[in-house]
Amino acid sequence: MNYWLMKSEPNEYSIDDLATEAKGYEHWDGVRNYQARNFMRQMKVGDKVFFYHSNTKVPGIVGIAEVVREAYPDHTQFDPENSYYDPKSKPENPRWDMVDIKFARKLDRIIPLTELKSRPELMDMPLVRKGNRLSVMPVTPEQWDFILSLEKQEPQA
DNA sequence: GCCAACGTTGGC
DNA sequence: GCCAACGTTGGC
Repeated sequence: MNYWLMKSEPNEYSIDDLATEAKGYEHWDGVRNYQARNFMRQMKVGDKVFFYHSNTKVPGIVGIAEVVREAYPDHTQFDPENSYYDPKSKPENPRWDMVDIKFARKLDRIIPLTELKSRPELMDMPLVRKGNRLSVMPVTPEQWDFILSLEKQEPQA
């Protein structure tokens, strides 16, 4: 099993939206970056995902999700009405994929980006590097466990 | 194949 | 709202 981190703007789609999905899961559409897409293609059913809120007052990790369906074509790329429409992508050779994830749980507290940045144990995460814009990235088991250990601690930094 | 221009991400 | 950093596009 592998670990990942996925970013979402909470005003677009938040951990609470995922938690209240009537069908119990949601497809992760809209990824339009090759590096992020390639990471999604490596995801397996059962992989765990940190749900990260970006572009918000306190950006940080807010919860955990689980992969329930592996990469398949993102339908929004073929829809001219959709803001994620990609006219260069052809149905016979789709450019963009998505996965399905289901809600696992929220963390007991938000672990803010500022706190993640303050931890030398996490300095290799793309997330904390300056100018990083990658919206889907791998997390090592060590990083995963360390971040979960922060959940039980008092906020720092 | 280079690289300037442009659009987007996302923290602050 | 600002703007640095980055990825993509397209002219040459």
